[in-house]
Amino acid sequence: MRKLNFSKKRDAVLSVLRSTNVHPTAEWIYNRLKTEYPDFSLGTVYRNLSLFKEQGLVVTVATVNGQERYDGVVTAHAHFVCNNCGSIADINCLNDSSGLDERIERLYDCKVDRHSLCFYGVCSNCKHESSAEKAPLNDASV
Amino acid sequence: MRKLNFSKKRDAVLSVLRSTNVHPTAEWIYNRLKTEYPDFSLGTVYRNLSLFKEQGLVVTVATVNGQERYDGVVTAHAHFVCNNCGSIADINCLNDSSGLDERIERLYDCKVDRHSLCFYGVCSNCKHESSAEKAPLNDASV
DNA sequence: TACATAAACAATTATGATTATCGTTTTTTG
DNA sequence: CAAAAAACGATAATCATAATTGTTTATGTA
Repeated sequence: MRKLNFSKKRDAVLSVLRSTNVHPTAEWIYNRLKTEYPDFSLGTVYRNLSLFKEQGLVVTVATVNGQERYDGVVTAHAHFVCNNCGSIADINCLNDSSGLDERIERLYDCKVDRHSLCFYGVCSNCKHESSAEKAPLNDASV
Repeated sequence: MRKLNFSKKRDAVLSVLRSTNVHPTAEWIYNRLKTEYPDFSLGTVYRNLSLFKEQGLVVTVATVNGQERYDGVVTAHAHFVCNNCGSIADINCLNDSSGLDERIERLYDCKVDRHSLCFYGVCSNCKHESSAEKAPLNDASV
């Protein structure tokens, strides 16, 4: 596996991703950085996210409304995706999945690198909004 | 929720999906059907899959190499995605996820519609191939 | 520090899956 | 069967992501 060189912008992509828990899209990261670095390219975000993923520094959580969502926290944990506003929350309370990968490996004679556990539904916020206010997915909700 | 009318081709899409366990792409279904119905449109496959999904007759499993993969079996079960050949297998041996959705609902004050559990790794077939033979993803492996 | 090499960059273009449009055909309903 | 509604094929549009290109920036060595 290739070793990545240092670059200010590359670091910035990883920093932004690590500084948030919204599990953003590539575009969201781009928008955050183009204010700081006026010459920033969306391609740079995609390129580096995909390199980071290759290196195991970043993980993809789910595709929501056709856009990939990224997470800078690579320790195993589950996620909750709100079908209404598109927000993604971490689920850290499930520690009973230990040994699951090994069990699958034994039963199916395969090699398991990881698993993804994702719950889909309506988040607490949206649940308590009046249904008339249910906002369509937008940038704000990432 | 809208009730769907009958149409021969609509039925064919669902039948093809239900008759296989490869968790195909829309294109795969299209290729199967255009031999039987020479005038078949890929748009019809997409249109109906998305209607079926809306009706709960079909479920999307994962996006592999940029293509959505569909399943006609809607009872809760997990999947294994091979990162090498792109094949998807059913994992039916995990019955310990019962009550999981309710647990999340209580802990996070949300509404859980479903959850998706997906293992990623190298399938038994690919594991036993010599590494030189590791085929890139192609149509055949869908 | 200066040079050579490799990697990273912005900008642009290309790709390719999915969705929308629209005029025609099929299905439903009465 | 006729009118209305829905589904269709063909095609064009969208839009997220990937690849390309020429330039700039890091890195390693002398």
